[in-house]
Amino acid sequence: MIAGEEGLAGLTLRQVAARVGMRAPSLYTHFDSKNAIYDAMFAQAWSECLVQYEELWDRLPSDGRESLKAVARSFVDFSVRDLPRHQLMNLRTIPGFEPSPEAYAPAVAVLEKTHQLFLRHGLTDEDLDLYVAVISGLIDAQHANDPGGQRWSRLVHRAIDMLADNFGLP
Amino acid sequence: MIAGEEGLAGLTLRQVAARVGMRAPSLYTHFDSKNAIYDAMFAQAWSECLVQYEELWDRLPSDGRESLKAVARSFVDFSVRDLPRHQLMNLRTIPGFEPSPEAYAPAVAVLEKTHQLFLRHGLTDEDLDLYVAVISGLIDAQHANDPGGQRWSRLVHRAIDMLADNFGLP
DNA sequence: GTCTATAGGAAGATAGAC
DNA sequence: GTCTATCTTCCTATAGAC
Repeated sequence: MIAGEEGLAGLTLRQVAARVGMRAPSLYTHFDSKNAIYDAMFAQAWSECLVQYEELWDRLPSDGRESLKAVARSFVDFSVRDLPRHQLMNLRTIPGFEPSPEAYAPAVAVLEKTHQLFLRHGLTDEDLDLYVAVISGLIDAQHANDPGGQRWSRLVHRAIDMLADNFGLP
Repeated sequence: MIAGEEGLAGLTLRQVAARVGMRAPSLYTHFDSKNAIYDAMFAQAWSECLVQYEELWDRLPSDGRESLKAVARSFVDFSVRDLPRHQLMNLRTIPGFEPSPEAYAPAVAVLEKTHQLFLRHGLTDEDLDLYVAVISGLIDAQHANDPGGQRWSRLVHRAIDMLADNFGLP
């Protein structure tokens, strides 16, 4: 179930239904409310992200700098590929929607895996905070200022080198 | 005219009117449409930002690293102070709204001043892109993950040092 | 210029036939 | 399970009195 292409806030149940070849009321046999649909989309998006992460996890290089590059590259590509999905996953752009604990679980898992990676290479929680901000900043700038292009997404390698230097990684 | 506190997308004309002590229809004597109100708010927000920038501009230190810190600190504080304003200024969170050229002018002016600052210290356009991404990443992370706190906004100094190192600034 | 009243439309959600 | 038809609510915007 993939969302529209011009922002998530304006998505209606009728559009969602049309996208899957149904009428709006039929959605209520599968979900209790519109927010339940958002919840399922949120969970699915982060689950896909987690799956991609776990596939990458096993073939991660031992070098800290290089593994950060691989992880960041993968996450940025995933996030840039689909704007509404990114808005749903990361921004608080829908007025009444708060993801349920179950839907939140895979998002926590992704962050926890990144945390593990940071611990493995002797990095701190504050390092992780800075990493999170830089990566999401690149993604947001890409979406906001050069949609469809790669003016910011191509800076991932440079950004990771910059972070790794700052972290004191070899 | 300041917006609400729980996100901009759900803001209604009745709320806007109530905030200024009026009824919804009375707004139409001042604005042609809801988007015209957004447009005025967009223009005002960026104008305020520009004013703050220009006040800072005259007492900017000659040192590149320190002037970047001052500018970034000022912009981050401004953006963190008001979430709906930040959403209006930077994110594309309102479905049908696109700012008019006149409203966009002060936003361009702010970016242009930053561009001048970068040129003054021998920095490139790509350096500016990276700077923009990092700073807005800090702001967004602050709003999204620690609203009301300063877990990310306090990393501005470290982030600028990291950027300045990467730029080759002394 | 601001108000009350309301038009006109679209949204989320429900009822009940098939 | 999906449909058509409809309810209820809330939105932007307009009309017209004061």
